[in-house]
Amino acid sequence: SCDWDRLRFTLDDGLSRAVREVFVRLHEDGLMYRGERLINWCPRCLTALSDIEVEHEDHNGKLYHIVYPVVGDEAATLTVATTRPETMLGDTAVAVHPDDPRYKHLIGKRARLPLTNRELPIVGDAILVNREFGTGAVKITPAHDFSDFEAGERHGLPRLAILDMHGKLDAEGLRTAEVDAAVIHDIADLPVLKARPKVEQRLKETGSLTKVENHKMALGRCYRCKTVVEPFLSPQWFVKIAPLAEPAIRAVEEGRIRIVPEGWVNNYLGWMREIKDWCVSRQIWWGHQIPAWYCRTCHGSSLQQRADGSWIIPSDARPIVSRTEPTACPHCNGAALLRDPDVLDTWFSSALWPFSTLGWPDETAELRRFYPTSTLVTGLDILFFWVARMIMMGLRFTGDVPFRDVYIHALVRDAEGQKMSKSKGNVIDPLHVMHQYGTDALRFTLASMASPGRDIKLAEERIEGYRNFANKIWNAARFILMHLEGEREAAPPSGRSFADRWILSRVNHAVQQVTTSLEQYRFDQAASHLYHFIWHEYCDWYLELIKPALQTESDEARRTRHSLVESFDAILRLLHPFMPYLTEEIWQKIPHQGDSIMLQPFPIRRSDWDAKDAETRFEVLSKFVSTARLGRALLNIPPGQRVTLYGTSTDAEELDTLTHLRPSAELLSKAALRLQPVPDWPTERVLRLAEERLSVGLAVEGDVDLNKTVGRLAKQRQDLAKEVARIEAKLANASFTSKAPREVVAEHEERVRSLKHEAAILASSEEQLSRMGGS
RNA sequence: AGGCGGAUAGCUCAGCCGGGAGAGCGCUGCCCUUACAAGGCAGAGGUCACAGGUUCGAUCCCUGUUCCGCCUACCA
Repeated sequence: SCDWDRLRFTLDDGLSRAVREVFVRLHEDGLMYRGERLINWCPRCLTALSDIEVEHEDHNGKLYHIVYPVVGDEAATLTVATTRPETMLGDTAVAVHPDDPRYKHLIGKRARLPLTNRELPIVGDAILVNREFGTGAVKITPAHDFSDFEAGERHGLPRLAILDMHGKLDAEGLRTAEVDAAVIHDIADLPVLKARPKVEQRLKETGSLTKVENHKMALGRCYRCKTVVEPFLSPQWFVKIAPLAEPAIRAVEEGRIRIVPEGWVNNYLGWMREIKDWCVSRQIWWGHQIPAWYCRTCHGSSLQQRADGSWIIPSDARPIVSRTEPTACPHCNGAALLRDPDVLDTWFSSALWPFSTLGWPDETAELRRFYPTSTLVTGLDILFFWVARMIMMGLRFTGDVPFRDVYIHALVRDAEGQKMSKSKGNVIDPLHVMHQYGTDALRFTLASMASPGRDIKLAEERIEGYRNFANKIWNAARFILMHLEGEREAAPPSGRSFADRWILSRVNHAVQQVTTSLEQYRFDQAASHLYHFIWHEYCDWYLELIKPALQTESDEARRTRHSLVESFDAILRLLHPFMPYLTEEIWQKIPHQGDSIMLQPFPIRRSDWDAKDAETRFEVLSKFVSTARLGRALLNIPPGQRVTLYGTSTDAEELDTLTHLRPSAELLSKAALRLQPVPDWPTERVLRLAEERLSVGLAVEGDVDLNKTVGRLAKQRQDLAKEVARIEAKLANASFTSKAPREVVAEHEERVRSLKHEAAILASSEEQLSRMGGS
């Protein structure tokens, strides 16, 4: 009851214009043709279906073995196996493998088709026939099976359609196929599943059915109505694809288009090399209507109208393809024209997207400026359906690739690794996740899990972890805002404190790492760099280091506040693509210029922020503090309790650093630090620890249970000894020292030295502590 | 069936142009130290699926096997 035509896109918008233009040009170039080909057909929706619109599902079917007598050789028979006995009525040949000793002498003879009055040629076909499967003989039904259709083309076989568009046995077709009248009477107008048992019965009666066995197979169903699809011979529009595919293959082979990750290149090339002509017509209501008309005068009664008012246009009808609606037939000048009722496959207009959106076919400024685009981001599932077609159409109609890079992102799967689908009901609702953990947390999670070539199993713990990260940043922002009340003073980096110079240098480093990762489409690496830098360098160390300065009203405090704003602003801009909401919210609150962080430039490395010396000194400081904290943990001293520390290093520069950074070292280890050579340390009640060239002593005060401490020291010493033994064994191996690169050998030797140093100090301190613990 | 990918800490995953095994979550111990307990500090935990091969040396390279996942084709 719908007006078939009125549901079409009829607006004269740019996209429709581009679609018509492309259609007409392809037709003019002989690449757009009408033909009668097998397509996946939904007998209920009465439309062609593309591959993506067919859902496959496992099905327990049956395999029927049917005997075909060989003509002129009463002793010989051929037994074929089929899952669809009803289609045997449309057979036009039987195939065997040309090298199969059982059958090859039969090639060229004829077989009699049961239940009909026909004889079939026996052909040899190495492509269709798998000698191992079934009986090694295959029936060929070109009108109802894809492989058979192609085999039919190879052998020039006729196509006998015995099913109509509704998937019912067609009386007219059956008569053409010379099926026995009684059989026709049985099955005419029955749907396939009802006709099958009747055919089975008839075959039994004639003794043609020798065996029925269970057989697992896959059934295709229409994605809309779940009806089993039927390979169906019908008039459709096709695009001749080889001349389009060839340049698209070259573009990727020659690197004019880069597919990231590279692993998918072979998939793309393999698919493109085997691509078949593209059926672009669809018998559905929505879509761009095909710009073709037919003259009713010329074609007369060959144009038939169905009961629902739609038209059937035979494949040999002569279309008038035109950019605008024609008023008269160019042959007979008749004015009675009928527009093709079909619409185009949705991927047809999608394929034009990169240039149709920019005003093509007009030579617009936008087209010149934005075509080709830099990167197309998409999922693997539409690499072929969309991306490949954009490449083909782009190359054909603009002469240039539509984009330089194609980034294939991961697919998010459920916790079991299954693809999410509405019909399976395993869809994770992003709105729900966003409500629970925050949009930025979800976004950051997806970025962090986007390792190339691997799908994402969405795990809630990960999202929760990044929710905590967002929270950490929020708290850092609170801290910063709390301490920005005083004045700020700009100073050249060289005039700033150690902590400021260090963090600016580390910001540079982070900028570099994140930028490099992004350029390589390594969103996971970029996210991980950001996470680690912000949490474990900026928050854990920098914000702690500057706390004393912020308490004062000094030049240092004013400069520190300035550095704080500078560094935090850079960090927010760096993080903004990953956590847009949080960063905007915070950025608006800190001192800033401009309306939105979205409009700020992405940070770039500033050479004046580089401070290699500060970074080196920081390494020493953090090594010292960590060792001191380990000592605290060993002695079970609460973090709040002040302790006395002794420190020194066998390295002069390290010692110098400790001397300069003593206040910071004392702050972070909550201690009074005495920098003295080891011999000057008290001989009693000191826990001695070592980290490479560094030695740290911790005064033991009060009553402490040292047994646990001694036990842990012993275990550490044993681990060290094992490691030393392993490396020394390697160094004792002559072929290692002679064949390994010199740096590697030197590195091993250095490691042994420093491990032995650590072990020696542990041993002495273990010995001391056991004496103390014993008292 | 063919193609591709995976198998690393209890879980989710990094690492792998060959030389000391990592993160997050979970777990253990100590801490509510005025940004943050959705936190801080420290720690335990792994014959890097299995079997061969190449190499001075293999989680990493090669071959094979097993298991898992995905894509394609569907087997008459």
